Amino acid sequence: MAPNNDDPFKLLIHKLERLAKLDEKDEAAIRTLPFRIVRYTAGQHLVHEGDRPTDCCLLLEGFACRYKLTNSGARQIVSFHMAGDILDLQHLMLARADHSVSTITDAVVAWLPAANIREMLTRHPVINEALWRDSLIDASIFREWVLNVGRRDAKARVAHMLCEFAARREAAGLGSAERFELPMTQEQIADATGMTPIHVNRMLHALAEDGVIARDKRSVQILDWEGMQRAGDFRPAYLHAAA
Amino acid sequence: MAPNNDDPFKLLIHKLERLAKLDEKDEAAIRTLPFRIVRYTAGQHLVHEGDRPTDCCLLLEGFACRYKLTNSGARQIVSFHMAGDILDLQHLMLARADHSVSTITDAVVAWLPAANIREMLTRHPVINEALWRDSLIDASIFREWVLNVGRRDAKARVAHMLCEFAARREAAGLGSAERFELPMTQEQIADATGMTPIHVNRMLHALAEDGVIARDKRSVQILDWEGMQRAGDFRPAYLHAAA
DNA sequence: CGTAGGTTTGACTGATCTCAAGTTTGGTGG
DNA sequence: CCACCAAACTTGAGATCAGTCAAACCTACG
Repeated sequence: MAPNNDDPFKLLIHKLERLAKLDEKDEAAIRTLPFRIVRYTAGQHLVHEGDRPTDCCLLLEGFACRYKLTNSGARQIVSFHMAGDILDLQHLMLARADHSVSTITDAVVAWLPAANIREMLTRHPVINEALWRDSLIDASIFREWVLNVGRRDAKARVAHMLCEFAARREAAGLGSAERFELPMTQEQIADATGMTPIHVNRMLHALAEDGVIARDKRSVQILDWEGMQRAGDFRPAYLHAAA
Repeated sequence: MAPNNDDPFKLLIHKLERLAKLDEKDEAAIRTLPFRIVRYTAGQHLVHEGDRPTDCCLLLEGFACRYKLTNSGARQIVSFHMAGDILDLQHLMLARADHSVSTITDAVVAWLPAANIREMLTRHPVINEALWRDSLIDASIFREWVLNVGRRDAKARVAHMLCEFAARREAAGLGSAERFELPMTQEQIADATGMTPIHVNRMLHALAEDGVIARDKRSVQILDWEGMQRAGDFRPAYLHAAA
């Protein structure tokens, strides 16, 4: 696969353009940010809870997640991320990481110094607006996850997670929502939905039996998008995708 | 109780000063924002999911919550709020409300036109920073709630919710964390923790039997703050209270 | 006082977890 | 190219935490 090294900001700018009206100067400001490209294998940590990060990481390729641990060691994934996402925008403004970030597949990341981004924000109000909006959408997704984990039953939780993944993937321009390869293991789906991997497995089988999805290894085909949305109680408004 | 009408911005400025170094001009800019004071009784709605709000609401007195509903009508409270909190800062930047806001006690609210706030942000970078930081802390709390609801057992969930309420209340200067009056019903605690009110009731009794709290009607006394934090797996770093 | 909303208690049910084996898959080294 | 290994997935059976249903019991307020 071709690394995005030649244009690391392509997907990010694509996303921010949907969030605010960037002009050429704004775009140029983003493109002149200093950065450092690092490649990671699956399962490596980019940020540890408690760190004081000085850089923000922009995911160029692959998939990542953010998670927290209980004192007893149980893990809760709080978000999944894909190419074009900034994984820890909060470190622009918050000193200490309140959660960890790790890759879930092999990945390529561009590290951007937070100080440079902050300085850019003061001179480019439209970028300020776009990034703020991006972080507010992040927060909206967290709220939906509280609802998902708090009030939906197991089958709906898994279905909702799949719907969100498909919808975001498509919105980010990474491929169709009809059929895709899941980057995460069933254990990671379990950690994201507050379940055990065993029950995730059963619910995936149940969704297939219901005829809304077909699976082959990690690849998922959504056979009935209407039915799948119903199964997952998925209404995409919270993604704020429509401007 | 004396309404905060005489200085509606007092608690907000107090909070923002801990988030960024406001100077006198910044403070003056906040104080000259136009506003409209409205009084509400318990259980009234300030924002409905799907609305396109043009104003942001600043809570001056009383308590409020934000919540979402599943299609089947189950409610999940995603946050509790107290005097000094802006309840829907996201409407500065996001057109449609992705959740509802309602009072849980009698309350006084100042409505601030979002356009005026946005205009203020462009001229006062420090306020921009403070409000952004506030919304990032909001997001951090949502992440902790995903963890709470997803990976803690019933007793810990209730204990965590109480710890957070006590800690935020104290940090906001609204009184001691040792003893306080709960503004919310057990049904609302249930909706916040993803439980049934019946089980919330049992867990409150269990915490009292464990000797970490004492209750009398809605008033709660924390007898053993260490033990209570242990019971709730509560580590306050996610509140980002220390600058 | 009567009423409605909130809280408490008990008995039963059930969704999801736990424990325990297998089976499949994908990567690695010979 | 094949054999092996670890990780991921799958399946079954039994246990349990939390939900459901039902009924009192407070208590604040009109």
